[in-house]
Amino acid sequence: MLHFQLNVHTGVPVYRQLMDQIRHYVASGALAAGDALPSIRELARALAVNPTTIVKAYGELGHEGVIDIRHGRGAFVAELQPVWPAARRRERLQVLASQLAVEARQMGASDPEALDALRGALAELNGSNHPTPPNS
Amino acid sequence: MLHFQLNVHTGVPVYRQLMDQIRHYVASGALAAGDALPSIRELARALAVNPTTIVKAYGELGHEGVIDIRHGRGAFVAELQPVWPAARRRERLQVLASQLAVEARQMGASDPEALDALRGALAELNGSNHPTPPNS
Amino acid sequence: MLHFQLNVHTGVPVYRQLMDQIRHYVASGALAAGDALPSIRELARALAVNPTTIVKAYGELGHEGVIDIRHGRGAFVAELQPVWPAARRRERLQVLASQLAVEARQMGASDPEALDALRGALAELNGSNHPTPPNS
Amino acid sequence: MLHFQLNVHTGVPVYRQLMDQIRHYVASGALAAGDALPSIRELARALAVNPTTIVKAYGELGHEGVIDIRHGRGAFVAELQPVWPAARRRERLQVLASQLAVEARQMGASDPEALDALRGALAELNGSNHPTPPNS
DNA sequence: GTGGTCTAGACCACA
DNA sequence: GTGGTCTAGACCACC
Repeated sequence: MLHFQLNVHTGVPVYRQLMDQIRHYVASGALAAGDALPSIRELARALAVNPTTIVKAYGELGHEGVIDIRHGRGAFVAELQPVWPAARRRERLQVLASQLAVEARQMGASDPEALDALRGALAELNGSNHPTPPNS
Repeated sequence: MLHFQLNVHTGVPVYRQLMDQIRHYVASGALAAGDALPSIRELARALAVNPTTIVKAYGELGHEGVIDIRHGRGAFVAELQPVWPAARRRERLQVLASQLAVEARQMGASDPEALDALRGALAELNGSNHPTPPNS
Repeated sequence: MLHFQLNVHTGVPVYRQLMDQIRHYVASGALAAGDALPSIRELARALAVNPTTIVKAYGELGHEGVIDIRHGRGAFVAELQPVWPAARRRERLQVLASQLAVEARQMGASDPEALDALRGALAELNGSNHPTPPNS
Repeated sequence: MLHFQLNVHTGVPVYRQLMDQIRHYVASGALAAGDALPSIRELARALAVNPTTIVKAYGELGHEGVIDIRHGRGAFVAELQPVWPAARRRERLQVLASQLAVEARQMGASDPEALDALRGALAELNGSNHPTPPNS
């Protein structure tokens, strides 16, 4: 079963942490298209948070197209993961990469150190269990 | 003169955008150790934001050790940029890299696309005006 | 034979989609007064949905006077389609038209674009006696 | 000042009714780009609903790009109203028009009656810059 | 059983 | 002052 790790002290909203971790599971293939997510009440009980918090996380992911919410049935990983247009993708990647680069510099990390961290993170998504096609 | 670009549509708090951009200037060497930052009132006027917003940004950066705030004198880029211990650095880099990797995947970006974005961001920091030795 | 097209991704309840499509068949004449509708069990099997969902759809349509449900016999298109008094009709049309108009505006559609869409939909009801599955 | 009309008995969620009416005001020009919306608390008090209900309505409209929410400042009509690509627009218009056409038929309304209703609704959006309370 | 909406009220973050 | 998040608990709609 899935495992979630919430930290209330980071300032990052709980529902956002949840979204990030579900996104991670989907990106890594640990959650494959069509897989059912835990029910709202079940997950709320397991994580000791209010059900409405889960509702918000699931709702946002539903809006994003990452998961598919079916009233009365449950929530499922979407069959077609959304693909952004190349232009918007590049734009967004630039922002994220710049943030990483600046913060790495600020910490005194070298360029290879930063690049290796990213290589590791990508490998971790590729490496594991389920058929995530190595997209180039 | 420094130039700041605030965007109110992103949802990112103004004080955070300010911090990011100052950090960027410091990381790229455009702001060198000892350089003075604009005064709070001056910057607030120029950016048409509430002075308390600048206060908050400067305060946080001071807390991080990126800048020195000298009461009655102004704010200056810190002489010694903080260097994190390798272990914490690696930990933090992993978090950032994982976020970038997951979001890249989610957008349908390939691994090289993500790595190139980071290379570009690092190069941009190296490239500019002031001599920051390209630490490999 | 009638053809129904259910889409679970729209957020529109299944029973509502069913009602809409049956209404469409009746309005277009593909289903004429007195025609029998598929049995609940048969339709539930064909569409792979829960029989109670069909029950709900048929029940609501029966309540509206669109179909007649005869216990032990089945469901049939009502002989006399209900005709609303002109005043209530106008009122209801205004609501629907306003919704269409506002949403059209919001999408950036021109007035002729909206009117043409409605003309097309009306023509489609007039034109065919045989089912092309409505996508609404 | 704006006027909102909520009806709890329709089955349409309150936050959706609010969204529809705000959309109506924006589409008609009664709310122009840059205009401030009522604050969440103020509107909640005026409509006697829970603030979180307003939060949800505003949040969704923010996601849609209809309004612009600025933390600590308030909510404002977006400067650039989103324009859908023509293909998606046509698709969506077809669905809405089909619903209107079918329901008009069902009520016993003639084609001109339906078209006139739409013309009226469009004219109402064009004509006035002053609020005529939306009936949706 | 499932998800969706709403309330009352607390506390935090932003400008 | 503004909006954002979370809780506890109720009730409804869907399948």
